[in-house]
Amino acid sequence: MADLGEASLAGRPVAQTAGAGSPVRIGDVARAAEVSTATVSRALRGLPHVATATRQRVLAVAAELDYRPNLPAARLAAGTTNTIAVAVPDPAAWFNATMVGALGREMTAAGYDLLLSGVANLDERQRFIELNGVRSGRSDAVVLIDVALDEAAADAFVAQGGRAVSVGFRTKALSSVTIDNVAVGSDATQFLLRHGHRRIGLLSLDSGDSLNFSIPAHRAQGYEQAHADAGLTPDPALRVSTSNSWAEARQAAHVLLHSAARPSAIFAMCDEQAFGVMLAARDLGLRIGEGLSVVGVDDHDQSRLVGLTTVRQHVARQGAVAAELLLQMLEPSVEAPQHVQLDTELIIRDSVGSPSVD
Amino acid sequence: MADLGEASLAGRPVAQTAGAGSPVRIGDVARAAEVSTATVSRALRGLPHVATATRQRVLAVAAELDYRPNLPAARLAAGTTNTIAVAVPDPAAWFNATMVGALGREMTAAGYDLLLSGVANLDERQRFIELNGVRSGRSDAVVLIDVALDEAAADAFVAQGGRAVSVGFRTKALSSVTIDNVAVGSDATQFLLRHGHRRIGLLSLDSGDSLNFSIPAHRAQGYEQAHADAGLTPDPALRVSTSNSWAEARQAAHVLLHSAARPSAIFAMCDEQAFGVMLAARDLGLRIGEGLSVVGVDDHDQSRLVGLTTVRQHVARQGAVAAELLLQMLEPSVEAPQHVQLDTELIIRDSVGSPSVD
DNA sequence: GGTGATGCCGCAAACGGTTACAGACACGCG
DNA sequence: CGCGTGTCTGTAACCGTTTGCGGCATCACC
Repeated sequence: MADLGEASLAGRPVAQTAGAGSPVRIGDVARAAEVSTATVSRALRGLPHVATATRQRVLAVAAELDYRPNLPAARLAAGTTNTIAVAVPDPAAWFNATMVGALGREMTAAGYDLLLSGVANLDERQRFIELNGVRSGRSDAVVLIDVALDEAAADAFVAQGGRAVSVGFRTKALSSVTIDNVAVGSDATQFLLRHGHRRIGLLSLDSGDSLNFSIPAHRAQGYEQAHADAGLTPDPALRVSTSNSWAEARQAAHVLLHSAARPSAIFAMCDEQAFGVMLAARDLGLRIGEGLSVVGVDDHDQSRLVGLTTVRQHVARQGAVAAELLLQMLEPSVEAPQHVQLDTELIIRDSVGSPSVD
Repeated sequence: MADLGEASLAGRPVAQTAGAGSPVRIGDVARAAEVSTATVSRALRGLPHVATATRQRVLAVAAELDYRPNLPAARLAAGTTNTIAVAVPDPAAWFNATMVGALGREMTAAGYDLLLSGVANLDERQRFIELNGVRSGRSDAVVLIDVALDEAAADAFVAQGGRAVSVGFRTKALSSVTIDNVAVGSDATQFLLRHGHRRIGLLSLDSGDSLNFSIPAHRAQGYEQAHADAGLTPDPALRVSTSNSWAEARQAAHVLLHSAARPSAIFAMCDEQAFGVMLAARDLGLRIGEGLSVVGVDDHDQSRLVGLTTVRQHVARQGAVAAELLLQMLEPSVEAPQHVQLDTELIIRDSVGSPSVD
């Protein structure tokens, strides 16, 4: 006790002599600072009921000893993890990566860790939900990015005490941040119709690639609706779907462009697919905006580079809103779930022109 | 028994709260299966020394009760976290996102969780290293993606018992997976020289944007060396550096193309920068491969789309190797750090042609 | 039928913190 | 001087697992 006090006062940083096998525990700090572990705990975490002088001393001793609290122990005792688990279908996809980046920035600033899980199919989703319930103490809350839950599953999750915010889909029980995907589809399609296109291909997103059926469904609905508003009915043969990879989209575009009902324009449900369409056009010697028009969705970083007209969704903003919802959900006061819908915006570049006359 | 109810009467805000359901603990399972908690623990984790019949019974009861082990408790008792922490400068950047995706796939399969941290500057790096030492019990190991440590820091980290694998840079103490960046730079430059270019701009990566100085330095060294091998000395005025964003690269390319020493080709240190160069060329009405040639590095998903000639590094493969190194590092047998260097490959598309005659 | 060896299983001690509760002390006021 | 009030601090009971060690059958083998 006094010995340790002397040692640390001697001015020789104990930390430097600390080898691999010297775990400094809270008790060591308490002894060296001549207080109880309770006081050390309070002092270190900035809780009230600690005299300023005492706090200073504890802080100094902890620094001197290079004390690092053991997280599992703290979490076990406190029953809270300061961690949030994020589920994404594919961590490498642009939208997801950008969203995770934004979320991470905000949550790290708020003192949370980010646990990242790739959840690409129903089994993995099931596993994720089971593993991240409150009961396991893995995380304090969960954010589901395009990993949709049905109403029943969402209800069950919150009934068990789970907290979650969803991005890209909406259920009653969970706070959510979404965009209006019907509007996305109809804005894109209307723009094409207004340019005179009458045979507009629809490159839809595979359900297999996403656990969120509602996005392609709503965008397709917007596509239908825009046609209906113009007194038209789209040819079902113009509809094809692929994953969000440009390689698959390229194949699909080939099929579409070689089919009987050859489109003069294609509405792709994400920019990555639109890139594939552009590649296919290049394969066939078609100039984008002349021989073939394309509209995408997202406003991917690279879209500007290739002059792609697209419906922009502000990803970083969605991430920030999701973080905000999370944070207020973590507050003790239990509030009703909140639903935020953000605007989208048609960005006109030069991948759309009038259909070439046959 | 009533005793248990009495015992926990202390009045703590136990999870007795509404709807959350009584948390079932390992003891509940033990009681229901008429065995001890030790046996339940062993049975559930597939450890030996449990009779098959007993194991079956425990498994059944646990499923029946929907038992979920409490992770912090298990981690505290076992002293292991089954979690690995990943540090990346920018989680949204293509290389990083792809790497994290690959890493996540492998590690999840091996039963590990992935903790993701954005580490963009020295303070954050310091914080990350401190927080993820073994002592805190946050993770079992760390992977540093382009978040470089110097030899001393790496030594200190392992001396404290830390385990880490580094991606993109190499130090003695840490296992690493890297590519030969000097070769990357010289391959790209040689290719340009062979096409007759004599004024080759060098678009370098800002150190500010990356904690890994060695990558731009080595690639630049390759650039110099290729010139030297051809008996040439590059004009220092041809050298500019930016972050890895295409927007900044675009500006820089403008500067370069308007300068006195106007280059006929540009070697960009990553494809994202090369995209910016292509944009700048478009701004100026220069056709890529004719008025201006460009070579990038990475083979970004979109590079094929725009016909960019680039030096490919197999990201997914790097991720897989990193995972493998991690896994064998987590084995009890402590081995010497391993260093793996993977090959790169020049992918020739059509962004390079001969310099136009003045 | 004794004697180890072997296989299952339970007891109870960690693991390293957090926090409810009570005690100690200083102070102001009637 | 007694008493209430408020601030700081310590005691000790948890939090829910894992695991070393020892007990006890069962079994193989002389």
